[in-house]
Amino acid sequence: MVKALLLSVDYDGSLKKAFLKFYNEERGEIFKFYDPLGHKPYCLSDLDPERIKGLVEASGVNLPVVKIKKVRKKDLLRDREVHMSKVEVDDPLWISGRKNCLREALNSYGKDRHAWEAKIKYRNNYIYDLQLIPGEYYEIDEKEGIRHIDSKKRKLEELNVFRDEALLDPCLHSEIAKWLKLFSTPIPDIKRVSLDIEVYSPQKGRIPYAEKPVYPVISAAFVDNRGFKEVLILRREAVNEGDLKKVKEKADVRYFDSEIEMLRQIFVKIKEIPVLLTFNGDNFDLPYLMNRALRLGIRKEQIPIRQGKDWFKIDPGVHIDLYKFFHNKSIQIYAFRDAYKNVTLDEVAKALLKKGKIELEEEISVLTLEKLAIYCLRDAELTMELTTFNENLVLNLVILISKISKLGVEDVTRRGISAWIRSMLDFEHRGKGYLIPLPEEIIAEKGEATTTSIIKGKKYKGAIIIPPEEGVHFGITVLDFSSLYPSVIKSRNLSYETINCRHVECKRNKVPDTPHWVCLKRRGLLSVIIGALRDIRVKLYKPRSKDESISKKERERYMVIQQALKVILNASYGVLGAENFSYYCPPVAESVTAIGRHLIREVTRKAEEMGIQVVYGDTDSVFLKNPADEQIKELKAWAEKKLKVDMDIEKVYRYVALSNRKKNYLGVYPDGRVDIKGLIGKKKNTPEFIKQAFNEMVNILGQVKSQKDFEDARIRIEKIVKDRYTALRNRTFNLEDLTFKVVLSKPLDKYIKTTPQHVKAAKQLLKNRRKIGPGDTIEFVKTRNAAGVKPLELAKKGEIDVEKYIETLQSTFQQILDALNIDFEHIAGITSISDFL
DNA sequence: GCGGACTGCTTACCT
DNA sequence: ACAGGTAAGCAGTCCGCG
Repeated sequence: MVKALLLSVDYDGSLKKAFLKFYNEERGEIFKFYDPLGHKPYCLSDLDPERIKGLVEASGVNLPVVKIKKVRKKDLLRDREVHMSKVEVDDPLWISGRKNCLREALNSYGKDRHAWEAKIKYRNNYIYDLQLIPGEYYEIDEKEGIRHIDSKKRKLEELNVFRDEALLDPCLHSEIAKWLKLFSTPIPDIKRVSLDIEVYSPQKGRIPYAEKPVYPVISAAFVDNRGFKEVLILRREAVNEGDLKKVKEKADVRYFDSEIEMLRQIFVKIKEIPVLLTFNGDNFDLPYLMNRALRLGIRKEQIPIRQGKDWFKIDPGVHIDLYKFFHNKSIQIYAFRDAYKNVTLDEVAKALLKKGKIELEEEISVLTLEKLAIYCLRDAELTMELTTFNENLVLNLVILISKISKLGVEDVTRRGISAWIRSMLDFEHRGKGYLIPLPEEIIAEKGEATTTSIIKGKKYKGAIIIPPEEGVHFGITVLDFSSLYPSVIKSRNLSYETINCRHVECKRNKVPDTPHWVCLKRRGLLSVIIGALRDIRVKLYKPRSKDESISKKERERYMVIQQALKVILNASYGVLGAENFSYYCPPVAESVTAIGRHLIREVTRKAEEMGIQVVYGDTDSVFLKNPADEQIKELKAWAEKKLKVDMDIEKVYRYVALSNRKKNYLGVYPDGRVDIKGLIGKKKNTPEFIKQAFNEMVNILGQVKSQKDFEDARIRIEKIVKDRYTALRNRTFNLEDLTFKVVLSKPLDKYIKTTPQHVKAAKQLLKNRRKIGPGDTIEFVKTRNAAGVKPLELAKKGEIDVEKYIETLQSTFQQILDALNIDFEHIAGITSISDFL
């Protein structure tokens, strides 16, 4: 009997069996456990067995149907029991994807769909049927099979911690208890190894191509999370060794004269790795190693790397490509607060580890072996540290998201938030015996959106903004609805089956601002799940992550769980409005925003009725001017009672400067820190020259304590503007400081309708330089030539179009000057722009 | 042929 | 392949103008 952590499930095509990958903590190893139950791939159909057999025969191929069984399911959309045929086949590919597959055969009958649950990957189907939870511990016995370890003692402790929480919604108790059990099991410091390779390239700036591995692998570095580091280096005639002692101080070093031998040693290593970490290993390191080895005549069986459909796999371990994970928008924004903009190892590492790649002055191919080794090692070190920093934050997030989504760790790290949430819901449906609805059924039953968006091309109306009251406002308290949209989904019972339900008596339960209504008879599935997760985050883990009375270690644990929940919850509304989401339900999505609009309007109305001025608000927040503590208390209590949602003080400002622009303000905290939202001076693409001036202004504004301090501040700000203005006029600036940095969002030839300035600059670069593509940041300055721009590296100081920069300076400052009631053009000594024309 | 008013495109931001 | 709303700057178009 072994105790081990489930990391993922996969399918073995040659054995035609599902298998589980377990991590044995004591041995630091992965082992595989093959399905002992004879579980088969299947899908469901509303047709009877005889008809199905007929359709299969008619499909003309030898579809290996194993068995057809009758099963009962609950159809939530129609609120009734249904009898379905469960059609088992021999191989997952025959369910869906292949030509003449079972799904096609079933759907060929008549006009309606007849195949259900046919688009679920077999590895996930297996997880759902057995209700397995990746990230949890299991007892594995070769004879008795696997058993989820319900470590009752620990779990009871966790539940006891929360026992007295009267705050939790009693309707959700059992759902909450279920999730708490998952979150309470500890996550081990899984042994893992990072890998990075370097490949020779004869041309400058040319990146080797994994599909055509014509050049040798010249080094590889392995770093594990137990302190072991190793570099493998290929000796080459034309290259100096350098001082290799310096490398030996940092890692074990192994030299090879034969590349084949080096590759073999790399493979020996990979075979022992439980969890392999790479940065872009799916697109480069692993395919290159595999293809290069094949090209050099190493036999396929000796290479522990396989190209899967969704990723490059290793055997028997698990491969996590961190590039994919950090690329995930939800992770980028909600877990790491947009700390990195471009997903490169250098930028992500600098943002999260405060340490980047080694800067090279020469090409990789001409580095001394010493420098090459150190460079390669650093990449592997960074890759490892991205999972170890902050008490294994990233690894813990991955495991927690696995537990929530029920996807294996390879899927979690490679798929987006909608796949996570879909999987979570599929698992719940399967576990409760509910039929997983087809997307077209949901639309047919519930309809499309009915509201009109403000932005052209969007599907429905979104949030509203309380127009800002222009000026400076002292004593601002920002009150917000905590987790507004998840709260709405919870408190209004929203779910795909409860919106516009079939019961006549529910039609009175209207959603404001829409023609929709919500079921009063049944509790919505999404509402329960999202509601439970919301309560767990808002009521339990978030407050505890800040509770000074418990140990730092415990706080960290609460923090990572609440962060994982935040990622899921923040997207839970969005996916319902995303066409490609398998539970896409526009009426639910637009009901969420409609109720949100209703709530912010109501709370604004109530505040004003109480005599509190609301100077601004956006989606889920209201900026209250000089509210008394008692008033805040009263407003919160009112919201809870009347609106059935929680409100909290999000922040308090000494003062806020508002222009008439929405999503655009500056707030100063009591301690002098400054909060800047949406202002040009904060944007990444703004030239340093402007940003520096803006930051000087921000520093001054941070020191303002009262209305009368503004007089002095005004004078100092005017001086900043004047100085910058003069510098521009006199051309006393660094060219680099005038650079606009704009990211290309698509290939250059895809800009068809217009040619924006950064594209113009990029095209100039193209003429005498290498490839430029999506994701590249284009650096350009505004010049007086016909194009109006030049790439930084081709421009000269004399070509700068000073007027353009004065305009940028003006708009940057005007955003704040508006609030202070100063006009840029009236700042003494500056003549109006138009006078120059 | 030119310029102002307008719309649309693009990027970066906010919730 | 989560959503909609906003600011800003520029590109491109239309229309009026003897």
